[in-house]
Amino acid sequence: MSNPKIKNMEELAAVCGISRPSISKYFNDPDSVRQSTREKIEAALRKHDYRPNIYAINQNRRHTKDIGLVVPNLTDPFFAGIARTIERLIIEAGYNPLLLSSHGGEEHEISNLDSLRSIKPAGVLLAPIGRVSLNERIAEFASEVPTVLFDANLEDIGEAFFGSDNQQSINLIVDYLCRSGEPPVFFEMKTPINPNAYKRRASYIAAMERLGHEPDLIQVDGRSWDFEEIGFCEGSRILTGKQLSSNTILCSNDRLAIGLLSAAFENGIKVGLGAEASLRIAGHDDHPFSRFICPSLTTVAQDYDAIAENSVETILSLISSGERLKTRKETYFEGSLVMRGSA
Amino acid sequence: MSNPKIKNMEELAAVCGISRPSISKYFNDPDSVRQSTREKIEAALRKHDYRPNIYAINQNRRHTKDIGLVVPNLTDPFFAGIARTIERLIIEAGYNPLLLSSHGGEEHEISNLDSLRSIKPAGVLLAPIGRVSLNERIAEFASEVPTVLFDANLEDIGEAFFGSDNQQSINLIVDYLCRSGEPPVFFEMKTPINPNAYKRRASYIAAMERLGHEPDLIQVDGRSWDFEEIGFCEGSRILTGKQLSSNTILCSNDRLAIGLLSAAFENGIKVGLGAEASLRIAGHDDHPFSRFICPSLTTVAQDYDAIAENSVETILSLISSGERLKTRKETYFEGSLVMRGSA
DNA sequence: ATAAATTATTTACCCGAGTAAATAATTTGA
DNA sequence: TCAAATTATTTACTCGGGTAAATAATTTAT
Repeated sequence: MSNPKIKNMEELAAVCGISRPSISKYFNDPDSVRQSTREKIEAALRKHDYRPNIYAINQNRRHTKDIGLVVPNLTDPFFAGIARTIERLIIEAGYNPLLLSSHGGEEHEISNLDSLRSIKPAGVLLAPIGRVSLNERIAEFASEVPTVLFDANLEDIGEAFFGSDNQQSINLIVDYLCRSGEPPVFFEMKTPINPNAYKRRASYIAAMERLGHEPDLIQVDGRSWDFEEIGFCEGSRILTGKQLSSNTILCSNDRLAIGLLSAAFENGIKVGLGAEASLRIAGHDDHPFSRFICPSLTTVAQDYDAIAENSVETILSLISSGERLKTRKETYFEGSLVMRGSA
Repeated sequence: MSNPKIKNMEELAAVCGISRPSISKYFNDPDSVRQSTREKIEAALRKHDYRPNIYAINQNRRHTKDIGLVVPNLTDPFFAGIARTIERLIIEAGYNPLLLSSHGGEEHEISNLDSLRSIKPAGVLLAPIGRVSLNERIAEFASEVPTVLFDANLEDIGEAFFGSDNQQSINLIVDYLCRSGEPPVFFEMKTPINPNAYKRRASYIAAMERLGHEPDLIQVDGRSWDFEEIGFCEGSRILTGKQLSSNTILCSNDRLAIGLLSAAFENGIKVGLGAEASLRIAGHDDHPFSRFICPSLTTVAQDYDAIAENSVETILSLISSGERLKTRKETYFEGSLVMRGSA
């Protein structure tokens, strides 16, 4: 394929008998050169295997063909899944995704944004960790680089936000649980990491009151991202401690629910709908593994795909228009009930 | 912080009253300049908030401060977990990790290597998908960029390999299962995606024969990465079909086991050790969620940390020495038995 | 205190491209 | 067929740094 090695456009141009800028044009858009020159270039390319130096390419460009994708924690299957979908959409659009995980740490989120800044990405899709303390720095970043938020909203930051309508989804599952059995207590972390958790808490309370029931929050300690672990340990305490006010537990997210189910199993408590079961457990998110838990988890599915597609679509249109949005757009997608064995 | 904006080293040099190359030296190693000039620079930096253009920096460097990290599939929690550890180690060493997932696709693996190539990374850590068809191209890549393989070995490719000793680990769990109950049948995919699966199959057969038992392979269809799904669907077929030759099933990996456990539950088959249980299920890997399955999964833990640490250590020493290894190094770490409720 | 040795800084040139303006080639219209 | 209009290519300059060699400043030894 490559006899004499070619190391830059200059040399390739020499081989083709064309000037270097024409080659440059070709690489930016093969259709922008005359058919005959294009053929010369492609013939040379076939024998010489040369690829432009991306550092030289990007040095002068105002922004690159890279789109940053920052998620709070890639070891959480929810984010791994949505990141995968977004990556695919970005590639299909001819851009290059740069996947960064904040690993649950705020400093890490900032350092990710810092390294993104120096990469001059065309745009950034950010699922923020959501600590208020960082809002200022994120806002500063978003003012420099076109940024779309997803999953967790930060007021007035970025050009747009796409996420789930927690109020609707919590309402949905509370309604279902009440219709099909005892009204649920709400199992969550006292000081949640994820800002959506606060919305879910408020929505639970509102939903219960609307239905004429007394809300009951079970708030457990724990500040890490090991939700299963927290659900398991604190769940064991709850389940073996004083009587719960209901035989139905709605968890703030599926990972907590998975831990709680595990705790119930360990303590010999049957979970599910049958006569022999004494506890119902429901979650929220439709985590990729919720289907395979025993019993499989009744939950609310977030509209992953809508969030991913709209986020990508928006950042792409921002990039191609080169403009910022006049008014910030917030979109909340509805969740859908997934009835399985656990409740 | 920044009154008059500074956009390149030239301008910063002017502000400091120092020449540009000195600033360049400073950024490459702050200790390489005289204390007095260092103070001038840092004083200027404090008022002006400038960061060097990484494209200009990397344009001339033979290789960058980036280390590529390619895994087969980030939505598999096993790889997400090990990637996270490796990322941390790379950062601690002062390098910049570039995380790429092949999403289970061979073409994607190659295109990842292609984009890495043009990024001129200092080195690459690669957990290959393992299709033989690609070996040639991966070998070609590894001859250009210092590469260390982990998780799955490819003969003679890369400078070193770190992974698990499947023979030892399968031996360990087969031995345990035989001592504690009926000898296991082996549940796996007929044409596994992961090359380790072949080693596990062979190791299972050898272990059974060594112990004087008849090996029994249950090989199911399925070629995707949705192992839980495959374990569930095919598991349901197995469990409801003709009688198994043993009440103990060893799965080729934890994700299959999770699906199988789910299938057992759905079909009302009790899994575990108690008198009321009629089936034992064991896995392999100690997947992050195996603990929380019901019943919790008995399995063999891979030595994640040893694999991650040794891989990073090796690539770093390759980078700093600038040399290749005279002899390729293969290291297989032992697994350890994790006895939980399922077997 | 001064010359020699060492270390730091500057000068000068290079890297591999993008891009605006000038020029050349091609197409269009009559 | 030939001039005008259009499109493609080339010329010339830029970008933001790295780096070797030359020079200057320090340190060390006497």
